[in-house]
Amino acid sequence: MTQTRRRGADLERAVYQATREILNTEGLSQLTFAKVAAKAQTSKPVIYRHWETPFSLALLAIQDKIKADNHGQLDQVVLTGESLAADLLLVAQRFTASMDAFGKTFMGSWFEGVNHDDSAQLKQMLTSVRQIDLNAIDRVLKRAVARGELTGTDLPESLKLLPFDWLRYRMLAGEPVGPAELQLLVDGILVPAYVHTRGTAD
Amino acid sequence: MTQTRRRGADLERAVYQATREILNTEGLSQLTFAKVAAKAQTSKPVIYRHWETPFSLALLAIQDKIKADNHGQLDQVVLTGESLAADLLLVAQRFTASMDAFGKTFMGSWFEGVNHDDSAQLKQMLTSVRQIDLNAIDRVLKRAVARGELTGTDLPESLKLLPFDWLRYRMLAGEPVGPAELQLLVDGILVPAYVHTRGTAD
DNA sequence: CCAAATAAGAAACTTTAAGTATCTTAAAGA
DNA sequence: TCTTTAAGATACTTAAAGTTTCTTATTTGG
Repeated sequence: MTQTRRRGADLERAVYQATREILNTEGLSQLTFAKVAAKAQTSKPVIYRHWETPFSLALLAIQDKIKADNHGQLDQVVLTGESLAADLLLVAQRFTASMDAFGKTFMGSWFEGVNHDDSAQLKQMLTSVRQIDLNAIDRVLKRAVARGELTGTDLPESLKLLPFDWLRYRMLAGEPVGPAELQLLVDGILVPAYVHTRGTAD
Repeated sequence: MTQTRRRGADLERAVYQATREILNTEGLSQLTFAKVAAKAQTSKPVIYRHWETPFSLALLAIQDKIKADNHGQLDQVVLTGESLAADLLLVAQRFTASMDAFGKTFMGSWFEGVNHDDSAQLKQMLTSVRQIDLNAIDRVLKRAVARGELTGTDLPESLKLLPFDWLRYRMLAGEPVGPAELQLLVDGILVPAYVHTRGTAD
């Protein structure tokens, strides 16, 4: 039916576009060459000739997106804040608003391809893990209050969970978590943050 | 050959054990009922009769592990520190050392099932994303130094990347990231941490 | 202690999807 | 216009998921 054939860069763009749509809706686990071919209105052999695996196609599709979106890059945000805090907020807002292409697809597609029952079970599990983490931190905070280092234990939950979230992320990303990182976490991040919110006048 | 047949709880334990071994070595994407059956020395129909999907089997296998390891739970660590910092370090160390069952399997198995070529490409991509993040923060820090809020921009990389890591993790885990979280991040965590390391005497 | 019910384990089968080969023909370049 | 290159269609091969059937070990209850 199609008497016009796309090729080269034209075709490539369509394939990357189709790939990203599948990644965003169904996730990495559901990305197959057959689906990409169908969505891009081409055929399987074309995809197989050009790309090695669905995974590498996914990487290239995301890189393509990053290149295309160059204008909105995080490190080119116009900084207009009157203070460190204001500037940081701008960057953080921009980051969450546009969520860089990598994060969105790779992070967000983890739990895709999981049915409803499983999803509920997973949620419950995450909750119980979080409870354990909170208990652990609360015990530490109570001791600190008893010692007179803090004035209370009622910090935001997000702040209490920060160390665990951060450590999990680093392990996930394959970044080193050694004594130096733990030291930084405790002395450079947690203690200052806790003292800032609930510190004693001294 | 096997004239003895396991059943009930006995069999269940063997299946969960096998499931966890596969999760730890090959990752979630490689977890199939056939492999579990083989490793647990049973047969496919047995697995299909008891569990719905590989994913739900994985969840149950991990919960089973958590129950079994109850003694070593994070919120039962013996706290012996003489200060807030010392106690926090104990908890953080324990967390990284034993990495709770959930984190280990689900976080660590993300990038399993990825071949060598892809893995290299992925690493490179992560690096370039990190570079963008670092640039964005450095610009903010320079402005803060110019204003006199900080004495220098040479903070540990981990600290500079903290906001991005944390936000990515929360999005991944499906936890809310709204204005309140951003405010907490900036005012309650980042500014105190930066000022602690590179603040002016004021 | 024996008989009936239950569930494990083996093997073979069906179905589905991934991956490959072949061929025709549109598009690009000389 | 002729030659080369690569897209797109179709059909095929292979492999793994999921299912069925049957046999027999284990448990339970009379």
